[in-house]
Amino acid sequence: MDSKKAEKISKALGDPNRLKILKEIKKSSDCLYCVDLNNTLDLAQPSICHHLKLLIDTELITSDKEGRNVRYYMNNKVMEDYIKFLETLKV
Amino acid sequence: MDSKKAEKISKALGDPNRLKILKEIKKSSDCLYCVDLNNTLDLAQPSICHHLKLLIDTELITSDKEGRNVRYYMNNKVMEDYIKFLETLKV
DNA sequence: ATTATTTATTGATATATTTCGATAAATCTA
DNA sequence: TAGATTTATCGAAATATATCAATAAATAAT
Repeated sequence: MDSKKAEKISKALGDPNRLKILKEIKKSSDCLYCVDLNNTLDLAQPSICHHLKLLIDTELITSDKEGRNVRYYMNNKVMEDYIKFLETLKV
Repeated sequence: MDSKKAEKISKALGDPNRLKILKEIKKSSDCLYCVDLNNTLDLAQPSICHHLKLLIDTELITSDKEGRNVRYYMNNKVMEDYIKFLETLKV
């Protein structure tokens, strides 16, 4: 992973609502339905959509459609690559 | 490490110049003199100072004075704690 | 003591990000 | 098909962050 990508992921992780989304995905133990976030996050629907798009953009999460619902999944691989990058910063 | 701290660290890592600073500390293999960053970063001196302050604030780096110079060190412990936090987000 | 060097602070401006209301698009249900 | 539900997009406003010029503070060198 190059610096540019790591920077993007860091930015994505640098927001309380996006961290909450990732925690919710973890909590749902598998996949998360977008609609469930309305209860968890104190945000209007377009804002939730915005944050999800950012996370998708980093590939930290993936999505697929099930009818009109969207499911979100954690992408462990990207997180692992990010962690590897961080390890290289240690002295 | 709690979410609030992880968020702060993520924010600190979400900037190209701050990533460069951390890479320079790594490259200097031990400590880095602030004044050396003037060559590395294409930034005015107050901006460099600003970024260093943010990194110090997260405790990702520490500093000490040597006369009028300031030395910066990587704080591996904080990076490790951050990485541990990230591991908890994996499903 | 005076001057030069290094770092910190202040205040202003520019840029980026977050948030929401309005509304569109897609799909389900009756 | 008509209405309900879920997600996406757009545009505007509020908030946060990055940047620099000017200048101060601290220390070193002459």
